[in-house]
Amino acid sequence: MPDMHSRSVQDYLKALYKLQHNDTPVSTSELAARLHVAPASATAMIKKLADAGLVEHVPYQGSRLTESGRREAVNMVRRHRIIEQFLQEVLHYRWDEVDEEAEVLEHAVSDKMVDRMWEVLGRPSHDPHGSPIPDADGHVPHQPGTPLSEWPDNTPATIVRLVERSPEELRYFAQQGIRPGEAVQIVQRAPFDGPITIRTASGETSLSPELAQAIHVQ
Amino acid sequence: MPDMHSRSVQDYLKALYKLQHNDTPVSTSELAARLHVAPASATAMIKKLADAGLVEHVPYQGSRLTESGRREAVNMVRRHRIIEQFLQEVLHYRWDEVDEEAEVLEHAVSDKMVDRMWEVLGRPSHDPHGSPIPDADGHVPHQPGTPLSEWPDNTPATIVRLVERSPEELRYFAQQGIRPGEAVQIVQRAPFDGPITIRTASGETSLSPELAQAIHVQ
DNA sequence: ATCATTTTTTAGCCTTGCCTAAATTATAAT
DNA sequence: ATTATAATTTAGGCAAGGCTAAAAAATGAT
Repeated sequence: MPDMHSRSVQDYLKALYKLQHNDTPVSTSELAARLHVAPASATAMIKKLADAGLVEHVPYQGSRLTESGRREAVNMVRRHRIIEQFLQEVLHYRWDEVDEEAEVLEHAVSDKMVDRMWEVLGRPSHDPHGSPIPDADGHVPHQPGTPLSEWPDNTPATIVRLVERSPEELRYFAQQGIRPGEAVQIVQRAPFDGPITIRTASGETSLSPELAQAIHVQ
Repeated sequence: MPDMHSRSVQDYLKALYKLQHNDTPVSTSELAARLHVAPASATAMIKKLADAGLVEHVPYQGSRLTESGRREAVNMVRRHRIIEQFLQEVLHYRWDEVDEEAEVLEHAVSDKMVDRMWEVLGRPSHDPHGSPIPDADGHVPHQPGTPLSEWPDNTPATIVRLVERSPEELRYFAQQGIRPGEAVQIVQRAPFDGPITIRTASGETSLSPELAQAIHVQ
């Protein structure tokens, strides 16, 4: 089954996958916004995807990936993560440089090349930020972990993952000693969804609840 | 000057560059054949390239690259050679696997990534077959060397380059001990453009004159 | 419950790059 | 020198994947 879909199709599938973490169908405008296209363009593409059996679409209600669509989307995530890591480790890219390049390469590189990169990297199951790398069969390694924002106060925890964020935010995390494997603890939580103060090995910091959500602990 | 041309444009420029080694303008049908497109398609693209100042086109006569077209074509050659070598050295591709992948990647990879690959490879000026790798400014290192077919008989020579050939032919060369750096000598030349018999470190072989042309010596 | 607003879809158009078929120009043969 | 052939260009289409503007459906407010 050589799934040779166009770059656009792959981008739509990936976007649907990422917008779908809850479980409710994805709205057309959400999708269009994510991909920086006009809503009408998204509608047209969704119809194509539905015809190809990659999504289920109920007009005026939204779309969700089918199993085959999900598999292809997961494969794009795999490619993306492996390419990013390869760019960092082998070609010495900085964090804030990898995404742009990976965004293009993920559509161009063969499955074989992705596998070779993965070998060279030592067959990792997670990327340096703790995000799981799906395997070649479309299985996503289970990731325990809870958002730090939902963790009880004053209870020691270990960071297991930093969910995808902008390079600036990731860099900020790194500066604050917030990295997978490090210990953290919530020392104070301001009322009305105010900033959360945490202690790490390297000191105390305050974070918005939104940012704290990106830190998964266990 | 971010020259961001489409994949097709880049392919046309590269093809024109390769077909133009002599100096005479390239015919539309030659170009079309090389790119596996209909002649009419090539005509249309040539007009676009001429409008963009990348080629000079005299209707019914042929096309030649302008300086700016040549620069971009040379850059594609640089990319291709570096990518091929990277695939071999870093990702352990075999000869016959690199071309297909490089053909796609050369259009997808950023200049930055090409430079990083080149660094990792140790900034080579020639690829493993002896072909020059143009520098980032579009200069092609001069390659002395003469086709073996034009070398005098019974005169020792050193192989400096194997010009681009199919993977099968390159593999055959390797089996016969025909590699850059190796010594060769013509021991016999059959009449009427017949096979040329050569001696290498690993014995004697006969080659068609056409193949012997691909071996450049000095 | 109706009217206004927002979201989604439909309709029609554009660009890129390919195609085939027909017209045109160049080249070769008598 | 004319005619036949081959190469090239023009003309008209098609598929992808965008766009805008207008119509239709859903949602929210009074």
